[in-house]
Amino acid sequence: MAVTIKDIARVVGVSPTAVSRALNGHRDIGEETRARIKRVAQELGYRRNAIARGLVTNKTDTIGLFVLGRGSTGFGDPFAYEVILGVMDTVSAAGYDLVLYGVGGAPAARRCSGASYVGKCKERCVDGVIMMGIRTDDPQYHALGGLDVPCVLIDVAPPGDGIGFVASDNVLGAKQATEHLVSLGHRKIAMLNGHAHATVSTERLEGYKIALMNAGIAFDPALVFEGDFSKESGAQAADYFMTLPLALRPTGVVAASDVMAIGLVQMLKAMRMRVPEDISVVGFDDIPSAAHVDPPLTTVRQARYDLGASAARMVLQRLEEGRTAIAFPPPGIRLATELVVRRSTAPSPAPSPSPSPSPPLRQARAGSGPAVRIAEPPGEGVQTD
Amino acid sequence: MAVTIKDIARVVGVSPTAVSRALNGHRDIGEETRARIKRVAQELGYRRNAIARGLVTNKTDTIGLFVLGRGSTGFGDPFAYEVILGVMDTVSAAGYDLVLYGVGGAPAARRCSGASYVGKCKERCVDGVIMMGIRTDDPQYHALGGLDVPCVLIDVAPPGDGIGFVASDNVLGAKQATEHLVSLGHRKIAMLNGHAHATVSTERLEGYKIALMNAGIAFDPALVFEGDFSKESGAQAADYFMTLPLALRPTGVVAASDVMAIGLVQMLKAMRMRVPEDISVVGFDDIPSAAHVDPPLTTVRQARYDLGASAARMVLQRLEEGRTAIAFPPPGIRLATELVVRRSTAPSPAPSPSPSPSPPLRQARAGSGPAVRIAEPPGEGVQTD
DNA sequence: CTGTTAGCGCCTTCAG
DNA sequence: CTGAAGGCGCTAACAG
Repeated sequence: MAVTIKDIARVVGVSPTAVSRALNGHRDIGEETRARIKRVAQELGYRRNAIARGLVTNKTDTIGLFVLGRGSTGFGDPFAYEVILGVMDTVSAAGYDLVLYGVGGAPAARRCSGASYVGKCKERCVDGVIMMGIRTDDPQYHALGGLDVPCVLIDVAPPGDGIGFVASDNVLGAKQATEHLVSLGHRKIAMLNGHAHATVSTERLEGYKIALMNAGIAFDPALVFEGDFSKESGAQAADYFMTLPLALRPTGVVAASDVMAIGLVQMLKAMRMRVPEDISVVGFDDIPSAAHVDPPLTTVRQARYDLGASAARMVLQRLEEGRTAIAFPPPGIRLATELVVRRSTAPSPAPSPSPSPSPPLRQARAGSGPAVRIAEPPGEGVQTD
Repeated sequence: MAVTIKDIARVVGVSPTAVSRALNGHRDIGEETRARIKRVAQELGYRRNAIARGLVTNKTDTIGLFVLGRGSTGFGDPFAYEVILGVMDTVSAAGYDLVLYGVGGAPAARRCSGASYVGKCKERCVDGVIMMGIRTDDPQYHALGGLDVPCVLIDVAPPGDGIGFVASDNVLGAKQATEHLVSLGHRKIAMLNGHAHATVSTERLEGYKIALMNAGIAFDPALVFEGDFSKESGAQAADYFMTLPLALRPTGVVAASDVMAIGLVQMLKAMRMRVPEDISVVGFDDIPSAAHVDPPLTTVRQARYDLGASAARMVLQRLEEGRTAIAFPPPGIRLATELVVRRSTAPSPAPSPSPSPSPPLRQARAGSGPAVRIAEPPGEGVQTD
């Protein structure tokens, strides 16, 4: 079978212990012996057995990444991949391997994933865990505290103390989106939110409310439609909004995901509404397709890759701290969002009831702070690498 | 630390062996004892240690998936994710875990990945390997034969006998694309191919040639531009094609990837060419954005998810066979492609030199065989789950 | 049916 | 500087 340190020991004429020491860079071994050992190891094509090593060191150099709720929690296909890449690059740069756990796919897979998340982690002895897309009403959500390795959630508030999180600044993002519409003169601004069991939904609703309040617009629950991050729910929202009494009917919609926004726009167009002339729509995420739909979607960009990279760094850092036991790490990190103005938003068709004159046309920049980007050159949005 | 079978053994009052047997469903254990053991295991929150188990069984229930050459071999971001999902679902349905190895990302990650692919696999003791995106000029390509576990390549011809592969029927795909243009009356049809070190490039070129030959059109090497699957290379191709002498200049282009096709179209438009009126473009892959670009891209769809699922099934099957040693598995699988006709293709502007009358307009179906799909309802192309 | 013995490949004591 | 002993958690032979 595979070459072991014993084989090397035999060839070189030393003990396996010596080989182990030489190969692991311990200093208590003669330079010459080490050199010989290394050479032989090379010649024999030795590869250390990570399994055996893990058994004794109780460390597998492995990080587990759960990609949960595909297609239903905002982590649908267009979103997850870049997050995974961020995790993968960071983790592998630190010498760790990534074990990918997916749940929510094919029925067969789902059946098999009956084992609990923490159970899977413990069995595999991963050194750390990153979870994306877990719902707060997931029965296992609260079990996460039972994990005895570092754990970081992405875009979800942690259920307990020991657990970290990385998320976009969703309050800011929704605020940016809403303020953008306000700046365009919209007063009847609806929200197409995700389901209540995603933390991001709560946060984005809050940002929406804050922006409304700042603009002196009363919050109206009837203008909030709860979708489920799917395109279909976006279409349903169009039905809902457009059958509202005319006095209530929104002229602008803030959506909690691009996918829902796209569904909304498509249905709106099918209903012969013009976007953005009759109604403006802002998305969330800036998925690749956002730049290509008709009209190109104004949206709130999330730093997807960084979301993954930050989560990985946080897990790694906690791992390090576990060894050196320095200080308490920050419980969480918020990543800034960026409003990307494209062409799905325009000045409100109805003159705003305020005494101010007709809304200014080139005021797209009026939003909040610097994180605003106007349109993009042709060729934006398709990721080529 | 964690509960072990010893702990259970002590509590129940049996030997660790008995516990092992009970928990692994061996039949040589009393029903009653087994029940007690299982109950205690449950109560103690026992989770078997996959590491220790793997050490002795020499099986880790783990499949390694390499995602190579991100953004340069056709497996750029828009493509890889679904393949990964296919692998993940299949593998996890069979009770395996997936270790994801990425190479070609951040420089740091690349540095760390100095370890050879086979080396990584051997260290981790994965039971099987799937590789996507490896280039045939990768120095490690030929080393793959040294792997002592089942290995399946995706979209790449295997370097040796023991290695399997799964790929789209690229010859067919390119043939479909080319025939589509032929059926629209085009005679000067160019090919925007990927680099020569991807097997798919060779294959797609062949399909293109075959279709040309079938149509009685002479193959002209000057009409083949070798890109690298990037959008930039698509733009370069536009430059190249449009500076060709007028007599040569193509009225239709078959691209080996959607990303390149999009780059091509964008540059073409920047040069004031109209697509499809002045020039038709067919892509390859059918990435989500393909349906949303302007004009929506006619393209050859690949069954991305199935690519991954099939590869996983093949590895799993070989694993099974290794145990039962039945017959030789098929060395490879080809997945059918499907032409998706959207609006980036139209009848040739120049009347074809053949004696036949002006090209028929509604002959989109004329391609090859049944795998042709005309356009799509609004709402195609954004994957929501 | 159950327990004992042995060892997977490696690393960490502890002696020399 | 080096070797011998012991054990990580588990399972696969063998005995009983």
